[in-house]
Amino acid sequence: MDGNSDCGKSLSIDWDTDDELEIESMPFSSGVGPATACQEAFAGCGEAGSSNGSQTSRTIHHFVGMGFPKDMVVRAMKENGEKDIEAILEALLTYSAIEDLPLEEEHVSDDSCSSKCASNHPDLLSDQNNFPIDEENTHYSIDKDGTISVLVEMGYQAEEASIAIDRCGLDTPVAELSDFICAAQMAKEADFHLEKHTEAYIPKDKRKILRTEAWNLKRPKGIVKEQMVQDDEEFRLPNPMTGFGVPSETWNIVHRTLPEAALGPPYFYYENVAMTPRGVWSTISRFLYDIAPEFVDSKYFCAAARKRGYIHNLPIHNRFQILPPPPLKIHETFPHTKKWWPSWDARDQLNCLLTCVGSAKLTERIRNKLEESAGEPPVHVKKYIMEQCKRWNLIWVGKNNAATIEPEEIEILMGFPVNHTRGVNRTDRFKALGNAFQVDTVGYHLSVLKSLFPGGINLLSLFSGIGGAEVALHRLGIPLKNVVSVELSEPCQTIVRNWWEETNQKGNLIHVADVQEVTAERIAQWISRFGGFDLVIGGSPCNNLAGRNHVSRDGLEGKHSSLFFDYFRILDLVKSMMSQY
DNA sequence: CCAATAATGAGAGTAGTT
DNA sequence: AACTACTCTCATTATTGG
Repeated sequence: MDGNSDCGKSLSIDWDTDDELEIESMPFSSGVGPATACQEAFAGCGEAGSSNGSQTSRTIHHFVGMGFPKDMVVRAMKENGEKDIEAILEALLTYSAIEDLPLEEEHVSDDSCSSKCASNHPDLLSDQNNFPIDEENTHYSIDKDGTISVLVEMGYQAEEASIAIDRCGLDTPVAELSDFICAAQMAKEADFHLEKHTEAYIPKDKRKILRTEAWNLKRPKGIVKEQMVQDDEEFRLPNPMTGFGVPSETWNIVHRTLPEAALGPPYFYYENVAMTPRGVWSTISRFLYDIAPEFVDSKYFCAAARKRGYIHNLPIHNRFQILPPPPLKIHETFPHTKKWWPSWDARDQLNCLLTCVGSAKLTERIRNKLEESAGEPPVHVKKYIMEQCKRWNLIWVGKNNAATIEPEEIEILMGFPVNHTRGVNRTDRFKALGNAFQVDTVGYHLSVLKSLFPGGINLLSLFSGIGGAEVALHRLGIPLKNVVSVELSEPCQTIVRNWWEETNQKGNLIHVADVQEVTAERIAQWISRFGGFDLVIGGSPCNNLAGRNHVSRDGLEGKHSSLFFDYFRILDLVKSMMSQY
């Protein structure tokens, strides 16, 4: 596909104009820069001194994690002493400024890679066959033990190395493994900084007591809560959760100042659940160029709640809704339920649509309880039924019939075409829809792109799922020129492909299964082919963040949710490559 | 201030079905 | 045997109500 014809236009957008001015009326604490945050995290870790490995190696991989090449870090430490973190950082910043060159040797002949980020990817230049191009820390290996020992030499713990290899794959370049470990480390230490780390090893029932004790110990009485929250760099969820404005309440639309590093191209849009374990959003924000999250509840866009945080560098004025806007009440959305809705069920909106729904047995139990009591049921029965209805989002579709919501109905609520997910089994439909964007909400935020890209956009869609981003852009009337959609689930891929056909898309759709396959080299190829990406969008897995998960709510380090670091890695690569244009 | 309440893109194991 | 549906599990947050 061509699609390059008006790339010049896409890239000539003036990123420094207008709305990066004035007021910040959101109740966020202002984030600190990544460097400062890392230092603090480091200090916190050092004080506690609980992990193995020498101070030196930890210092090294800390700075490597911040994006400085290892040899430069070593040099800075030699010249400034190993303990003066401030001086080392200062020196590193100076070197980088002086050299103003790609920082790692293998990048010398190539200027398309970041010179300041954690993602220095040697595979940009190496050929596809994993040739050992070597130079210090760029080894390729096919045996795990060998790779581990290389990483250990670099100052990592064997256990970390092993996890990284399992996670990234055996043939992953060492530098990439190093990136992975650093990213995980930074997250871990950020958590540690927030005094969560120790809790992982304490039985759950004792946590509450210990936390209270630690809290009291650390903070003298009389310090107001806001102050403590500020100290811990927490983001507080706004109430009402309307972000920079929703259609019904547009008066709080404001201008905002974005940190310079956050400016595009490309524009980017990141999404995840609002209610995460403590400290997760501040970590995400720190990685995503210190942009404060915009927390929005989709109950202002449709008849179901959906509390999500969005981090993006889009303009925020002149937003508009996808038309027609869906109704906000259950009875308007599903008129057939009105007839059967008991007077004592006061709900007019649904709770968050999840990945699984209640069983038919539950509906049966509720029916039985209601039939036992002729007329209005007793208070305790009503209470039980209401609990179940709210928990499982049941709707009244017949006499005494509180049924689970159908996939088609979820599609309507989520802003997808009816039967968008048809063709895969019911369970998978619920799962995919439960994980999807609410199209009207995301569309509202993305609407500002329409006037910026009249000729359409090139889209990099990570963790695409059932294509919420694509559907939102299409419904906004923004043509999709080239779309790279990264999604592991086959049913989801099929759904997006089918939608692409059914809506007669003129553009070019490329599917990639695994974010791990999105290497610097492939990104470089796409960018040169398409003339760059205009939008990098994605919501990384929330499994380990979601409140409903009592089993493995491990935070950003979790098995699935750690894929956030791939979002960052890929975004940062695109950013640095695009800045070369 | 504290206790009760409500909400929450889940996961693992098991029973039932094709 | 593979797939699908159901049950049981129980924690961390934010909010509400006194």
